[in-house]
Order: sequence, then structure tokens, then C-alpha cells
Amino acid sequence: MKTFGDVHRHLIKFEIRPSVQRTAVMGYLMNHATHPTVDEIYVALNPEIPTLSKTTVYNTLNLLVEKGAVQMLTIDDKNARYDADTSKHAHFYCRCCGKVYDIFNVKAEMYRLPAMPEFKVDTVEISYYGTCKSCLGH
Amino acid sequence: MKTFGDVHRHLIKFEIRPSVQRTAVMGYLMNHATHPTVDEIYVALNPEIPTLSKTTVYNTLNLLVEKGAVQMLTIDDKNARYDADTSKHAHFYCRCCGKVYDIFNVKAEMYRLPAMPEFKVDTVEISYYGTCKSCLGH
DNA sequence: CTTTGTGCAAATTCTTTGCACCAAA
DNA sequence: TTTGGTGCAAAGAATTTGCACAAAG
Repeated sequence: MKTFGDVHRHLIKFEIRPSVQRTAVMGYLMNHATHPTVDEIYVALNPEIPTLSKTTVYNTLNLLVEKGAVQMLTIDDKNARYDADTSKHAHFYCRCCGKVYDIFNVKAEMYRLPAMPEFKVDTVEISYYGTCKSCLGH
Repeated sequence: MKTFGDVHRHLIKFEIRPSVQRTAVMGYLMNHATHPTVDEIYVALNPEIPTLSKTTVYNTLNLLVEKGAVQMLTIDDKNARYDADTSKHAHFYCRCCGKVYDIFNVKAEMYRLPAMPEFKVDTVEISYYGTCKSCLGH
């Protein structure tokens, strides 16, 4: 569980002025590795900050991504997903329940870029699609 | 250059009844490895089939994906992209010009799935992001 | 005839923009 | 007191849906 101080320091590190709203969004992402959508973040924080608007959640997430504090995932074509863990790991998307799972046991080598002199690569995204165990049970 | 017959046979193979519109969309994808968006396909085919509607392009692409004849790419968070090449290869997205390039020289190993007993994986998508050579020139 | 496909218009959903007000340095 | 942040309402863009008509088996 990341404390308020942890979140605050994290924002400062990425040169982001910590407002109440920004700290709440960043904190939510740091404490919930569920790769939430904009709406999920908004709904979760609204009770805590009743004046919060969805526009601010959008503004904040765009800023966090721009500054490199969080990663945006394009794994789900319906909604953007956000991940506070910017270390190298892959994701699994369950087509049945829509959940996004972390996959840490991919070889580090996966992220070593192939020789591509014609491109300057800054990000690699590895995504698996299928059905998760709990959905297979039904 | 794939002929009308090639496209026709391809549709039949995937159990898709070949209408004029479906053949045109599938043919466009087979002959243009540019990972086009729905709108690009629509605009390209409209002169040829003036009565074509964007709804039909959407319907057709959804059907082609469902039947496994083409792959949908989620690499671009703004628009869905489509690829008639369903063989194992990665993609590079240029943040500057928005073009999507094929990357064939990734190790086949990249597509060998890590041990994941809790998931039934059917698709792997490997995406690189950055800037392409022609954009770097400026 | 009966099922399937097409295409228009409208609806829905996700995201961004313009602008006025509020808060912080 | 000036700059930056928030949030409402409206706009914009991508995609889906409902439905009538057309085409194919």
C-alpha cells in the first residue's frame, strides 16, 4: 500500500505539480494494478472527491503519460487502460470478462529490440489475448 | 497482386459468402499491406463502388475478423487497423506520421508463449512505438 | 418465398475543446 | 496578481444499432 507521501514523491520525481486530483489518480493507479479505464478511475475516486470531473481525470492521465509516470495500454480497443508499473512486462486480455492481467514471466529478451535501423523505438508492448481460467470454468 | 479469383477463394476458405462489397474489402486488404483504417478502406473503395456505405465496411471487417480471415490491430488507440496477413509478425507505429510498418525479423521465439496455465491464449500482438526514419529526417 | 446483406439515419460511447471560475505560487 | 488547474457544457470522432429495402439462394 503506497502512502500519500510515496505518491507525492513519485509525482515530484516526474516534475508533476501534485494537486489533490493528480495525487488521487496517481495513488489509485499505484495501489490498483488492475489496469483501470478512465471511467473506473473516475467512479472509484468520486466518493472521495465529489467535485471531481471526468475531464480532470482525462487531463491528469494525459499529463501522467506525457511525463512518463504511467503507461497507457492499447490492449483493449474499447477503452484506454492505464498502468503505473512502467517496468518491462506483458499483458493478457481476457476476451470474455475484459480483465487485463500482468504477465511478468516473459523473457527479458523479448524486450531487446530487433535490429531496425529505420526506426527509433521508445516503447514495446506485448499483448496476449484469449480466455482466463475463471471464464473457462463456465 | 491478388486477383479477383484469389480473393474469392480466400473468402470461401473462411466460410464467408462473397458479396461484391466483401470481396472488395478483402481484396483491398490483400493488396495493400498498409494496415488501413475503416475510413481509408471506405474512401479507397468508394469510387469503385459508389453505393458503398461505411456501415457495410464496418459489418464486413467485423465478419472477416470473426471468421479469422483478417487480424485487427489495436496498435493505434485512435482507429482500428486491419491486416490481411495473419502470420506471425510484429508492427511498428510511428507516433509522428501515424504509419504502421511490418516487422518480420523478430525471432519466432517471441511468439512462443510463456508457461501460463491460467490462460488460454489465442493471439499475440507485439507492437513497437517510436519515430520512423523519414520523420526523423525533419 | 425465405434468408441474408446492404445502407441510411439515429444513437451510443469515448475523448477533446472552449471557456469561466478557483487555487496556488 | 499572475500563472496554472479544475470542471461544466458542448463539440468531435469512432463505432454500433434499428430498420426498411434489395439481393441471393
